[in-house]
Amino acid sequence: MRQLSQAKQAATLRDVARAAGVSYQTVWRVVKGHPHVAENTRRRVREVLEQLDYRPHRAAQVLTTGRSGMLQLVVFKGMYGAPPLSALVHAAYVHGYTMMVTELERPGSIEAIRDALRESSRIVDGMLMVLPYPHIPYGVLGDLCQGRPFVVIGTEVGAHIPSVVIDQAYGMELLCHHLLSLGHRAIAEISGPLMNFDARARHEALCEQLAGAGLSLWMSMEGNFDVASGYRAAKRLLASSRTFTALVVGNDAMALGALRALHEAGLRVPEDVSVVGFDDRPETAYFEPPLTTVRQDFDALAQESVAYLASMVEEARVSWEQRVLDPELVVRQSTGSVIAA
Amino acid sequence: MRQLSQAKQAATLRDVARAAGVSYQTVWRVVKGHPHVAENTRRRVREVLEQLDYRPHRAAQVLTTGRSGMLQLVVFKGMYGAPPLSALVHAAYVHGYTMMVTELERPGSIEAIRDALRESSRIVDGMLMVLPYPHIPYGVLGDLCQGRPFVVIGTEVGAHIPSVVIDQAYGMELLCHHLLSLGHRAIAEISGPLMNFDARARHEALCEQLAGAGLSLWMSMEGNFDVASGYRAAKRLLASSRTFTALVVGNDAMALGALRALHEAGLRVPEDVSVVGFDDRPETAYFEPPLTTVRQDFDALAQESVAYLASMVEEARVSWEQRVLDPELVVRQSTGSVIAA
DNA sequence: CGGTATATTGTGATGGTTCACAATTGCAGG
DNA sequence: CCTGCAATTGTGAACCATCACAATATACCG
Repeated sequence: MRQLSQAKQAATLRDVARAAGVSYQTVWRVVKGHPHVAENTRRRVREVLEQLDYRPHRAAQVLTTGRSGMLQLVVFKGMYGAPPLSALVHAAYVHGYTMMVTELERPGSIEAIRDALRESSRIVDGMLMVLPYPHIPYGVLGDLCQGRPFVVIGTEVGAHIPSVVIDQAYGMELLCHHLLSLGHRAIAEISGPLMNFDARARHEALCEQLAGAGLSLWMSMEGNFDVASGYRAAKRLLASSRTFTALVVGNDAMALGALRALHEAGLRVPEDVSVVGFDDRPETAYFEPPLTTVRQDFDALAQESVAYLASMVEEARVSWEQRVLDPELVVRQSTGSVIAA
Repeated sequence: MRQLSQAKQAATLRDVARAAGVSYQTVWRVVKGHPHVAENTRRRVREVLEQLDYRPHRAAQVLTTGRSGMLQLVVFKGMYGAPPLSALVHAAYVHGYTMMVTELERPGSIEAIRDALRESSRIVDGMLMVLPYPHIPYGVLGDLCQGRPFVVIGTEVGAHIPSVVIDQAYGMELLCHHLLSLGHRAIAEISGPLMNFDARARHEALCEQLAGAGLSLWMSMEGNFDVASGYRAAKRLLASSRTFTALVVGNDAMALGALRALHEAGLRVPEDVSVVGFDDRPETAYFEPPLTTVRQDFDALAQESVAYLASMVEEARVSWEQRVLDPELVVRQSTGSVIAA
């Protein structure tokens, strides 16, 4: 078995300086492309630089400049309804940052967050937090971040903290118009966990829209955003009532579970029941039947969040605001008009 | 609009020392819990520590100790068939490390990887690479990592580098036994991209197993692991032949697409065609019909990879080996016996 | 050729933690 | 009262890049 080869001690500015017969300052100027270096000195230093494969030690740079080029992403394990990690990581990459990801255990006490931020607060330029539950008073967030720039994703609409959210209520409005225009009057719901801001916003918007049409929810079940819970909720729903014509599900994953339960109960979609979801992940178009849903552009959300955070890092005085993105209705084959009873 | 509050200068060892009227060394000993500190000195220092909310500056620690408690994860954008980022990030968390994630553009030239590793090579304790394509000669990998510990995920079975893989051939063997025992003889395939080690291993194992039973592939299409490609491949497959009784699909996502295509063609699963996938993501059990598939335990893969890397970081002399995990057959309702023709 | 301006190069100190070693204190024994 | 020993506390230097400033060298002017 081969062993790890010795880590060859990486070259420092002084090593390069010694080898090139100049001072470390001169080398530094060459590295940074500063003026006031004679052309042939510059050439010689460049050669040595290349030869010794010099690259600056990030830790030392952080120590002197206070900048690391790293952003910290704080998320909770098993969190649905948020942009996928990869979208956020990639957005950071596009903006020239590296993402440090801290994934905490589910419930997410203040202490857990505090520790996560303390650990690294001085080595990251800013933090991105996915906080879809109301467990952190906004007041303490700033303190936790020690005055470093931060942006929150997936929080309450209207929160007065730097944040980027998707307008859930608007998405639900689109969905309701669609269903109502198809003639649906008996509308049931499987919501996401109502502790979750997005889930609650969708639920409340649904109630409000129905009220606006002189209707109210036929029945509502609470799920937890994952497939299995959608399946179970639909089972329970069917056990108590089969008279609804449309089912609004809190996200696509639960909708898949619900479709399965409806199928097992011998109900056809959309002939017997129309089903709609929320999110529009890539698979959604291939469900049985392809699902009518609301697209949340998670890439755009990730881009916008990182762009906002980056601007705070780089420009220092950026105002605290909430940026809102609009979702979009995607009509597929899981919804149809109500057949006259 | 509120502005970012001033970043209050964080306290250093010397600040604490000054406030407590002792030397920084004494404070350091208290912080590190070392002996040789008088009990009441210790108490006083502890108080000041608390009061000034001291916490060590990671960058300075890295500079002196050469350890950062960070691991770097290098992945490529839009890569399927690898453990989800969150599993890897969480595994790192469990082992006491923070994960820095670098997500490179798709094809992944050596230069891109080199740059990613150079950037941060001295600030991370080790690196985890997801390299499912044969674009990097193993010889240069060690060089790229500058002698730092690294572990590769999703590479070739049998590669002589520190790596953790799932035994794809074994998984396919289980699947084939299952299909053959159900009486299938006309078996078609939609493979993953054959550039990908896992996809190729599955494909080759399938051919081999069939050959062992005196059969050969009815037909094979190459997909790219995502839903849409599974749908397209199944369409093409159906256009040229409808006489196969089983369809082996390279992963669950493509299987979903294939199920949809089969359904649109009026074929019933499993009555007309049995379909199997690979991966067993949570949704798979709710497909229409629930999919027979091979479970790859990505959490275990992530755990094992990080554990291996952590042991290299902490013990320095760990042998280079490949650790292999076994997948598991999960039989659901998408497979059935061949009805006598 | 002295003198100033400019280009080029070098020195010293800083950031915060860590470690080896030196200095101080307290107390018992001689 | 002083030596010896341990317990306690302090100093200096190292890690490496950065920046302000000082020190040369070269060019140009009168």
